[in-house]
Amino acid sequence: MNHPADNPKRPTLREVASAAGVSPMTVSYTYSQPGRVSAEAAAKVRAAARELGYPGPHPAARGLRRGRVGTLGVVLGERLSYAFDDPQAARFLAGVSDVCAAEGVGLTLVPITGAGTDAERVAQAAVDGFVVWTTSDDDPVLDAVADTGLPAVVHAGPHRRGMPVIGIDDRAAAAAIGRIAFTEARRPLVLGFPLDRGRARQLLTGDALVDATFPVTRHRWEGFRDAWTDAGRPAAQLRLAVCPVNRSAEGETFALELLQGEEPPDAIAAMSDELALGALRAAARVGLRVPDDLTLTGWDDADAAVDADLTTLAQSLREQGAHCARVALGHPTGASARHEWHVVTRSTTRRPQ
Amino acid sequence: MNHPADNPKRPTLREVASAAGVSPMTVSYTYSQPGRVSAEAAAKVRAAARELGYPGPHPAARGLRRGRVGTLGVVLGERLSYAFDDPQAARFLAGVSDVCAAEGVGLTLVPITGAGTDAERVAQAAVDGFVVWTTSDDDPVLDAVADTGLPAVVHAGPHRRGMPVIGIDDRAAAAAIGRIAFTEARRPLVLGFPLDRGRARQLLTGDALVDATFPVTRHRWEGFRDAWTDAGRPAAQLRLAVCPVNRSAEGETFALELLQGEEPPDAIAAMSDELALGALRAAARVGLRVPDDLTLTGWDDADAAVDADLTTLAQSLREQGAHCARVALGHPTGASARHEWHVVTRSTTRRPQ
DNA sequence: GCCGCGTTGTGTATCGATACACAGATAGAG
DNA sequence: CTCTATCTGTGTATCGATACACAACGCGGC
Repeated sequence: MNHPADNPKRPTLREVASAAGVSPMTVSYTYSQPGRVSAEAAAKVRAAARELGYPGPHPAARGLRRGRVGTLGVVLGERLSYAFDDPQAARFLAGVSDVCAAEGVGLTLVPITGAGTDAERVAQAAVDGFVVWTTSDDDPVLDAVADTGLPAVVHAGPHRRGMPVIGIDDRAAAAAIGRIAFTEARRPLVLGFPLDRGRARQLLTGDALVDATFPVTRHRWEGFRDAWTDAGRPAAQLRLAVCPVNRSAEGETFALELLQGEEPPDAIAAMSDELALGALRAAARVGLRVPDDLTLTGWDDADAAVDADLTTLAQSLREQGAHCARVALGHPTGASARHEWHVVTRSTTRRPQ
Repeated sequence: MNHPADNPKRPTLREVASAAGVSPMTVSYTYSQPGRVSAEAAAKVRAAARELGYPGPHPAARGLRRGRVGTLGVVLGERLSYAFDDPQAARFLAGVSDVCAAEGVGLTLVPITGAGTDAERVAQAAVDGFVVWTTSDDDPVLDAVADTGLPAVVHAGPHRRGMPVIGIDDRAAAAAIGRIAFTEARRPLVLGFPLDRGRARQLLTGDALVDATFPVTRHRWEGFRDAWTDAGRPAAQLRLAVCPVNRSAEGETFALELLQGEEPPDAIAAMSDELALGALRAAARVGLRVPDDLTLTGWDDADAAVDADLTTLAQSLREQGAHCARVALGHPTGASARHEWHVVTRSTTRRPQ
């Protein structure tokens, strides 16, 4: 009459109950509240379950009745494999997964593709809460998440009603490291993330209207520009090289092109360590000395930044991920939504005079 | 009377139906088979849904009734954040997620911690199939996966009834690259993965009984040993340095220790590019020339191996991940279970005479 | 001997949705 | 004008489990 795709038919709790000679509730309690049943009843149930090959309560049925499924949803606002391609996302997700493991909940990556069906996929995800990795202001997935009514957190932005934002003050941080990166600079460059979902590769100048819908890109750019203009320099001198994806090869290519161009930058502030390390390789290829000919800063203080002795902005994406997970799981947390950051000065920038 | 933790109460399909003045089935069809309802009925339903803030069918309820939830489970047999810490696992998972995105299914990482509750967590995961990342022969979660009766695939091993194994022929591959790595070697070393779940750091010699429960470690070790003994050399000369985790820092530390020790190796075959690159750094610190003083091989042909011009064994973990995902999702697939591999000879080994 | 309490087993009523079969309406065919 | 085929809406019967309330039982206290 109907045929849910369970082949061969999986035994049910009720069948275990009658095989064990107890009521269904006794079986249920054996799995969910072992203290609630006597030792001998539990033994009978376990034996019958083993006999029938009963793997335990059906997750979907349990989830329906209990109202939670024991899984945290993560939305990346990007194609799914982004999670494993972008080192920043990976660090963040490591923090999310730390908490999930500790709480014993699964971590579901929602399959975003950029197609129109993404909202449906969010709505159909069987999860207890959502963590949204920083995305664009106009990402329709954000509304889909909000519509579920589940607890949800956004990392770094954008803001939405009912969804706390967890991250650092990107603008202030960018201004702080920008001041160091651009000391004595004459042709400063920001090596940055995409402006919007279009992810176009482009080169902009500071006086152009930079209309980034990715809040992280926008805030960091504004901070870098603050650093430059607060020093009394004209905004038009500052350029922004937009890399479509956050990979060192991307940074290397773009940096190389500019370093070999008409007005080679003498200071590069990157929005990630990956882009900065790419620029570092480009500098080496061109034969530039760092920091003498070119100063360079990264962002995140990843392991690779330590190895390369890169001046960078230290933040812990892992901690932010953990924090997001705790909040999305409804965990009471006293910690503030604004995380710490600080500038780590190493050998790719000059000592202040 | 009962209170599933849905606060505030989420509207149900039935409520939408009565608000729209249609039957529940019409609403259901509107979401699951839009072609099944007339345009005007669909419009009424959509309007009522928007009015009430109905986010679409409840995933757990739908999953229960339909018999599938639209999610693929991934078991790592390791603490959860391993997925984002180990580059090999990340490459594999990128392939898994490629397929999940294309199929529109979610990707759930099952929270394994090593504690005794792991089997329960597998049983309680609301998924339609499992992909198991290579683990130890005695890993109890393998049985838990098998018990669910869901389609399941194991990457690289171990074998279990009903669960196909997808990967390469590790022993043959190791023998092939081992022959290159150990050409003219006198003190060969294998820089390898843990033997078992204990993940002890240790140094073994080839004549000792190496009792590895991780099949990948075992097979590759056997292959490297084949390469050495087939050349007529005594097994006792070959050593195995076991690194607890697959990180370059780990390989660097262990390699440095040995290179500065009594019998410094003059050929190192590593089980991953990460470990090999660590050893490369160690060699540089000791002042050894590669390949003149030390030959070195990696495994995977990751981006970093290309950059470092490292001789390595090329395989595509990403493709293997994709293949695993397709099979676990019940997709018919003609591809064989044995994937391709080949040796890529670069500058860290000597040209054959 | 009665009462209150803790332990343990069970019946009932859902959780929210969908597969299926059936019925009325509409339309085209002969 | 009748008959069959297509389109569209609805009622029924589950999917598999759990929250809750209640009942049976044993036991110590007075």
